Amino acid sequence: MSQGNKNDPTKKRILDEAEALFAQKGYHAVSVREITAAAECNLAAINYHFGHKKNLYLEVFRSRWLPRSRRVRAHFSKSLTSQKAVSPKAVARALAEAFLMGPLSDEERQRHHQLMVRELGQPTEAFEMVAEQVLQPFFKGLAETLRAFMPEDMEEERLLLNALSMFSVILYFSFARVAVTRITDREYDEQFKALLVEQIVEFCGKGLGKSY
Amino acid sequence: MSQGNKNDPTKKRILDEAEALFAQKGYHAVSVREITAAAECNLAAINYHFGHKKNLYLEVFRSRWLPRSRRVRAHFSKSLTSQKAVSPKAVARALAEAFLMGPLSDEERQRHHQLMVRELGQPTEAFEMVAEQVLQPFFKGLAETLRAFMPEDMEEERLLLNALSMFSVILYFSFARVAVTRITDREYDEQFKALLVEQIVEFCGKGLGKSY
DNA sequence: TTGACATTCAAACGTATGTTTCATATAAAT
DNA sequence: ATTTATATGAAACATACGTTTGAATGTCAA
Repeated sequence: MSQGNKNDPTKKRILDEAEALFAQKGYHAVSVREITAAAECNLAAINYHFGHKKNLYLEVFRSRWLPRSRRVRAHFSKSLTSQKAVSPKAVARALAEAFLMGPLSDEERQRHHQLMVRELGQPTEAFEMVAEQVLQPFFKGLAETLRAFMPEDMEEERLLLNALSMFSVILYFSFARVAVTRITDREYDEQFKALLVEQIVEFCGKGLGKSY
Repeated sequence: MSQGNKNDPTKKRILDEAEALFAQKGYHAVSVREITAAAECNLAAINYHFGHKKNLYLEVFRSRWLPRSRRVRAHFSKSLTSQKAVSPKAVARALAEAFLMGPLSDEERQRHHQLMVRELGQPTEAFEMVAEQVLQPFFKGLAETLRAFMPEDMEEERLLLNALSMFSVILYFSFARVAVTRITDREYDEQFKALLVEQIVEFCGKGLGKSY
């Protein structure tokens, strides 16, 4: 798995492999033996370094997922502020690029979104962390950004729903690869991802814009 | 769980409870003992009626998920054909209503979409069935419907991507209840669901429309 | 009443699970 | 050199798992 970095300290290797496996197969489908085998360490190492399995899962979110989330958000903010005129399409593009191409490797991105969707579907303790430290502030901020070009009297609630709508499209195209591949008959190569970004910019750009 | 219909035959009770549990917690997080306890039957009943656990999961899709999917699609088709002028918003509304209010009970809908997202995230044998019998024909059909009001020269690929985009918003608002609730601070009552439909119609309607 | 069939049941099977134990190794501090 | 703290190792623990077994029920035609 990953790169078998036998140089890395055990604790790091465990986190790496645990994250990959949890994302890929879900918490219950992964055994601690599977993780320690992938991390090439002793069975007891997990309980030594993390106490128990559940806490390892939480630690994956604490020390891996959250920081990565911040990186993505930073990327998004930066490409937004580097523009003068803030338009619907500009926001959609910045968002789509941050989440679909952005600062993460393809593998990282897949893991990241899979872990997220798992928590969305059946929240565990980790969800509390994610919601509080990432989702809430991110969508509040995004809603504020949208206010710039949306009708002045639009309530915050509607702004939030627009932010969520835009996000949902991006998340779907990243998460539901298998289905998208199956339906469009296209692989997720760079060319197709660029096309996806264009699609998202078009669709969400118009979706956020005025109706005529 | 559900309604404890001790009158129903064992096989049906098992399917009912298995579907609810698989949707709620995922395949690996549910034990056959948990299912038989919920279905109030003997442990061996699952292996007697379905052979083994994996096949029960598949049977849930075969005999429950697929038919329900057809019901939703029928509802959508019907409310589409009952209109004269096919507009972006009309399609978005028919779709949003079919998936968010439509012919399913709230409980059914939640199960339905959770099972679906699970298969999207990590396809099992069931995905083959779902893709072939539902996803492919549905999105092909939806793309054809869109053609009516989209630029004539638009390739099928782009039509499909638009169909997928629209669908992703709907799926998200149905699937990610916890997050939506958390972020908007609103419960999923009838009023809020109506608001969601309006949001989707607005957003996707414009997203599908011409850009000016 | 008999026999054949379908279904349910309690009990057990073998294996996999998360976790613990305790002995050993490594290396820095005294 | 001895102690101390940190980390790894092999083995075992108790429990939970999916599945199988074979006896006990019920059902209904012959």
